[in-house]
Amino acid sequence: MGRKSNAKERIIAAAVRNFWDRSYGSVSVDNLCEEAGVNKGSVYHFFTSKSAIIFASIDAWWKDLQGSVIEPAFDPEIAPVQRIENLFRNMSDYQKQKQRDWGKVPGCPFCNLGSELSTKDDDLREKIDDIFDRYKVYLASALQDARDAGELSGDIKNITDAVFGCLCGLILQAKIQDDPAIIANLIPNLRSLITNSGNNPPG
Amino acid sequence: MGRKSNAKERIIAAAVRNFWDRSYGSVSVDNLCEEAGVNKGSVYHFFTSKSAIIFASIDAWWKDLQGSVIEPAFDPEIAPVQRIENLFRNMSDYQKQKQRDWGKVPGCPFCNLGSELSTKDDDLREKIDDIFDRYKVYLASALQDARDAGELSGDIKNITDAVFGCLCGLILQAKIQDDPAIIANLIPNLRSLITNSGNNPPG
DNA sequence: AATATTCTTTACTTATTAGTCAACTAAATG
DNA sequence: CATTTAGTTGACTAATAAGTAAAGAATATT
Repeated sequence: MGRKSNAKERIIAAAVRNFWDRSYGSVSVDNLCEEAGVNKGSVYHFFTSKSAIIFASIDAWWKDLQGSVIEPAFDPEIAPVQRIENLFRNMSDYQKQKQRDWGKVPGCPFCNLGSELSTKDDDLREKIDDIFDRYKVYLASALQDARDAGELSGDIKNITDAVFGCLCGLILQAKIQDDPAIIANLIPNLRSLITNSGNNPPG
Repeated sequence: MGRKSNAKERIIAAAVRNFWDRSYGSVSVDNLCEEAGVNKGSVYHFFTSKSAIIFASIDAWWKDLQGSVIEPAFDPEIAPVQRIENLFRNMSDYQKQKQRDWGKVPGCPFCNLGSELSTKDDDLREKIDDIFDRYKVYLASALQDARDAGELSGDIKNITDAVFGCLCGLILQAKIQDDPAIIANLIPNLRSLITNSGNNPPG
């Protein structure tokens, strides 16, 4: 009952865009109002605070990333290590697309936000930690499949952290150098990072 | 001639601390004044803007990091790959120390700042890019030594980017999980990332 | 058609922000 | 000792910030 509206979605869309390519601190609620074509009262009708908007953005970012980058990469038909290679390839392409659309490589929204605010807001830190865990489930599963196929012997958790760390770090490098190719450049080295991990090669 | 003062140094010290463990947007000039024990007029006597303060902080961060983490790791007496292992070990210890001092793992100040502001301020992006280049010179040099010793065959630039990406990414993971050990956990896998890069192992 | 519900509008408050300015003080130099 | 130079003080501005509140408009339910 009552009145119908897509204002909430418009506000989230504006938040997703602006908090990503600028930052939390650089974007005001008024900025979001303007971009969403909404009055301030409407924002505070749907959200209790600016902080609540960022939590909604995180969920929206995750859905987008999961649908357009992660799920397509982790096709169980594909060989396990290649799934991870796909993740880096897809992420590189995804950042390239954003660069075309927005003029700059925006980096990883979770990493950006975590870098900016995780020491200030522990709930936010935990939320991002939680997103990272969901992310790593995909990696750990592929790595487990690789292990079952006899392709690696190291500790799954450690390799997961290493690969995920690499991914986040390279996305940041891509942002700072405004060059998405940096992410894809790891791909030739990825297999040896994964499969040789924990083994000291002879020599 | 004129009056003597260490106010500029006190302002920079306050900036180094606050911009690091909070963020650029979360720290006001007034905050810095309070912590430095200085009036606002003094800040604008030494600096043209808040932005100018962050540029001074970047230089101070670099000197600190270079002296306490990087230089000690890259001792030419030590075997090349081990220098890089030392870097990860020292960085892990360094973050642990900050965690003790400040209550939280603060992460990499350059990465934090780059994540927050590099899409908004291109001069800042370039400055951070420049710091990253100085950082990578150490890595590339150790990798070249390893190559000269016949320990690896891949492309130095790519491996440098990969290792540096890993480092930045793991520092961020350490921040989000408030656990500096994550950085050191890569060490057992580091040698194979470096030495096997570009080689597809048989199987 | 009356009513309850949901959403919108607009003007408002209170706090904080970066940055300015002119008077003032301390030290070094001539 | 007077003057110049370097740094300090604290009140000020103008803009922007997050958040509020009350009245009004659109829709579904009875």
